[in-house]
Amino acid sequence: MIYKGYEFQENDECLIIKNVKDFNPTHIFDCGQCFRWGKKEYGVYFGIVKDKCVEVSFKSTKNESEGDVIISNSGLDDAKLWYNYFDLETDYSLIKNILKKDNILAKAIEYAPGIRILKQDFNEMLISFIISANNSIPRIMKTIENICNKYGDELTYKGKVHFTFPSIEIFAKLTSEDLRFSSAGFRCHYIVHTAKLAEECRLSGDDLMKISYAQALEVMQQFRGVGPKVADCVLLFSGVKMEAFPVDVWVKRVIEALYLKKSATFKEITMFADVKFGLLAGYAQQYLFYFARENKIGIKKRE
DNA sequence: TTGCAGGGGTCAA
DNA sequence: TTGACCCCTGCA
Repeated sequence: MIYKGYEFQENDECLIIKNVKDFNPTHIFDCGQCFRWGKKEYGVYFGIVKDKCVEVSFKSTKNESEGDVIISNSGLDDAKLWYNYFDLETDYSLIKNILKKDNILAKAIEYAPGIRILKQDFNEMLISFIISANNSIPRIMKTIENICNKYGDELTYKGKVHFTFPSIEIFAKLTSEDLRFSSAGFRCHYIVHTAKLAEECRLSGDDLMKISYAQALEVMQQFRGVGPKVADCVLLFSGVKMEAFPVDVWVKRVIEALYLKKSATFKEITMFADVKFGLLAGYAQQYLFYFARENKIGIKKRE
């Protein structure tokens, strides 16, 4: 079957998307944008998206940059879901060619050419990135897993039980005491406060797409536990605003070390990215983030 | 073994 | 502008 220019095949309870360019599971699932994907073996990632447990791998055909995406436990009915989730609409080769004019980005892109920005659920991103504040990735993943295990719906995959990410309505009914077990700590209070407000105003990613990036940032920061960084992450990783440029410590380090050659404030870095990368800032951020973290750019060694 | 920074920030004073 | 916030990990 053909859907929007891509050929989809079903084989052995797997969905295969033929001839996809710019797709590398390691680059995609390990660039800090998602918390419910984990490596199973080399090049194979297990993840939970909506009410589906799947394994995703990539088999190159013509050359390294083009091949088939193989999604287990999925079929042709899900073609639209994955087309959207993996942002197959966007021509990453085109974006990379524009960004590569900058020498530093050219290096970062060469390092992880298979990055794609996933279009994830807006409310899931909102709660997940509140949990991410002043936290480390393994702990963020553990906290989210704890919450899903208690409040999500049960799914079974290969004989093992997994859980969906709870809806915002479920979070809205909880108290911070209910979340205390999850080790989200001081973020419990933010989560329930934000969930109640999000449910009340029924805010969606679609609503935010209709207003400017600056306005969307302002709306987002009305939620408890959502400052500039978390707001940018939610907007970018739910596919609402691709010019969002989340500035975390890694991005701050890489911009300071490679571009500015001096220490800078978060605000200065945000302004720099806006001028330098414009509407492609979100994509640039992902290449730089991955490059910085994998190579430990800008880390000061202890005396 | 213990102790203590510090982490993919945000809030409040 | 700065300290406090949960709590877990890594390092000395």
